Amino acid sequence: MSKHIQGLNPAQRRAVEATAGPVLVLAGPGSGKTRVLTHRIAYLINEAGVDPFHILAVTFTNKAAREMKDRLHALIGPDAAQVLSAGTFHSLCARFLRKDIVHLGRERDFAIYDADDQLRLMRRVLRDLKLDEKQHPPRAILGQVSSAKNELVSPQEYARLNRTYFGELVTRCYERYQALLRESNALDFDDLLVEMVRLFDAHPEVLARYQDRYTYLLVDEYQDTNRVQYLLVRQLALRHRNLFVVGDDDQSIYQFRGADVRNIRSFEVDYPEAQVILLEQNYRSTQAILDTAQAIINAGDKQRHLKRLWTDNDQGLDVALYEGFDQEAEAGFVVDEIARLVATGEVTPGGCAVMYRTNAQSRPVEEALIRRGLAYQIVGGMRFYDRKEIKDVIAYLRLIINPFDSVSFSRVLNWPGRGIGERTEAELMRWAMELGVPVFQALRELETGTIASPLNARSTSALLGFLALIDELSRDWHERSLTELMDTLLARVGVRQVLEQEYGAEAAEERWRNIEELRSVSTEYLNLPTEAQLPTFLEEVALVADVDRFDAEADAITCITLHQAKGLEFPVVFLIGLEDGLLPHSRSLDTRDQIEEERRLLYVGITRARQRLYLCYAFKRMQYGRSTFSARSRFLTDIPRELLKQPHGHSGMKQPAAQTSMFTQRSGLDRQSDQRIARPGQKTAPVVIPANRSGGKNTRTQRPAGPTEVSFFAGQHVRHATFGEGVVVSSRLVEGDEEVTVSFPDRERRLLASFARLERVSEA
DNA sequence: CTACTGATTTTTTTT
DNA sequence: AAATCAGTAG
Repeated sequence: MSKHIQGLNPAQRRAVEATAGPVLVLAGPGSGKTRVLTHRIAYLINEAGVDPFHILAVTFTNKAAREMKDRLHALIGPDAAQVLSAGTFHSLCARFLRKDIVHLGRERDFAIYDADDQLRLMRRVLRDLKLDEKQHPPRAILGQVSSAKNELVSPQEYARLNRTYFGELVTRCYERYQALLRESNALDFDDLLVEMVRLFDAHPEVLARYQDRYTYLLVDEYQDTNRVQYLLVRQLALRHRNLFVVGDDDQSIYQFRGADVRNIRSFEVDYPEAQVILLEQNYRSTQAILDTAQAIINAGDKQRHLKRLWTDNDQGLDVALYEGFDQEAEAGFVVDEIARLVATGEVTPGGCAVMYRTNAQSRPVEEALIRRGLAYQIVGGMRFYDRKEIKDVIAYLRLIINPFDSVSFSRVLNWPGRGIGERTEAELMRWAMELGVPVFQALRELETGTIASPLNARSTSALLGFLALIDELSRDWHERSLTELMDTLLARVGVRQVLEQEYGAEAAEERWRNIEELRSVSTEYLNLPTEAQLPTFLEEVALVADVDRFDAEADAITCITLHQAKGLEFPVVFLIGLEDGLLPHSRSLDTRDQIEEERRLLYVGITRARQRLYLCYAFKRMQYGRSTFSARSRFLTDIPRELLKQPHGHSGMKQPAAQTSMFTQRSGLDRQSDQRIARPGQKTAPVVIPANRSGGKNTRTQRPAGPTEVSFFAGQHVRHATFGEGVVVSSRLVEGDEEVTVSFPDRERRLLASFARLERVSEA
């Protein structure tokens, strides 16, 4: 038996060895689809005699592409793996366009605008069109423009389809936005795909070249493709029809950004001769986990491709359900539990993952992990390349190869401060508009001095200073190495000093370390020809996702959003924040489709777990600095109670709500009153006032779990910023905090000491 | 033009 | 709680 099919089940083998032509693989979670994809490639090369040069594999993340190539080293040899093309839609298109965008009459060294750049550009659009940002949020308009582009709808078509006031407005913004992108010689994320499709449409000879190069096309996570990606796949595959797509409509979680699950559901219509292969055996999870997952997904939408998942694995442990008093208790539970499992040797930290709906939820977990001294990595939140100082330096680098990049231009025009304020910049832009040239061109005119400018001498000299700097940095960049360019830039701009001046010596230190890390990344490009180093570097900076930086080898606990967790697996998984309003998220309750997507998100989370799964939620949660109370996620109701068990050795709540039966649905209001009523007898204990409870600034990492003794006692006079002066009636400890009951002039109130900033007036 | 301060708003998820 | 914004003093 050849090594590509070793250890594969019959269905997997059929997929791997499928004959040429369209193939749809409907693969449940944990069914080994990544393996199938990889082995299919190996099979094509080793058995079907396909030259790796002719294979194109599209993955969902760059990391997945890298891993696939690594695995292929063993199967087809490093040289063949090197030749193979693999990457995300975006990175592949960027690479193709770099080569062929000239056919659209555009220059090759285009900039790639990420979400932040897009927003800045849209803000400028609104300013240019004299629209009020407050009244017309740039984000909303950008969202419209982005979905229009993903549907391949031009501004003209958009106008036709949206004959409303808002539609009219968006159309004007859309047009101006595209004009500015063009003027900046930039493509935004959506454009990378749109322009590719347009190029193939307008130039069949170019398309034919790609079709003949890539005779075998493989696409992973096909359920998450949007309209443009669908068209792109069709364009490329239509000639040879060797299209192999893998996906699972139950794991479709990106409809919010335009993914169209119909792409996978109608594959057999698009390609009638397609072979369809179902992968239904799950190799990843215990029976208990799989049952839980099935319960969730089966309770949802019935429109899906039906799969009957099964596993040979053991029943395993019951899925644990945990209710915490608040997010700190929840995080504490998670961390205690991990520590316990690690201590018993059942799992290493690297085998544990904490998953949540929103990035903000990582905070309490991170704090608890720090307190415990456990190694962890947080995937997501702020991207490394999104840090301000990094983006600023990158903006200079972008200007070196493309001075027309107006977003980068505005970004560093006055960074570091060189006396070019808002007014001067606006004046320069107005003048550029008047002349009908890009802003950078206007600056050039200012230098030449042939056209009278409206700028005063002071501004003019500041602007020319900036121009001279850019010219100096860009000189001979083709011949200079990336590291050299960066060093000159850092020295010439005086980045380190600028940071010190901006943030103070201490905070500047950390930011400077980030810059140093950026510099060290740049050394990875030195083996390329000098003229390719900077463009390649910038392209990767724009396109690497967070999950691309996730290190599966590090023996550290992984904290990750449910979205980013797709495609990963861990022996032990904690899903936290399973509350209505968080999952399903309050912003996704408008339509049934949205709620169903939230359900699938939970399904994805559950199916990441191999051995142990914990479902956690909190009774009380801090949001926007206020306490909110919410009911546990409605999806939990769909899990038969016999599948769930409360974790051993942890009485979930020390608070009254612990008395709440695990399976009785209660409203948030009920719970609130619970807390009011069930108060233990009021104690007036003598106190030792702890070191410093209020107003301490270092509350993030050093602080112990909470006060261990009360610091207020009956009879004490205190002052509250809003309620005025009052007398303490009683004080007691509640989970991680101190609850003080104070009699104010109007009435008695109960306050949390960590919050209320009570000032002691006298010690009674 | 810059720097500070008080007010307002914010969190959904991301290639 | 944190970040961004608007307004004002220097």
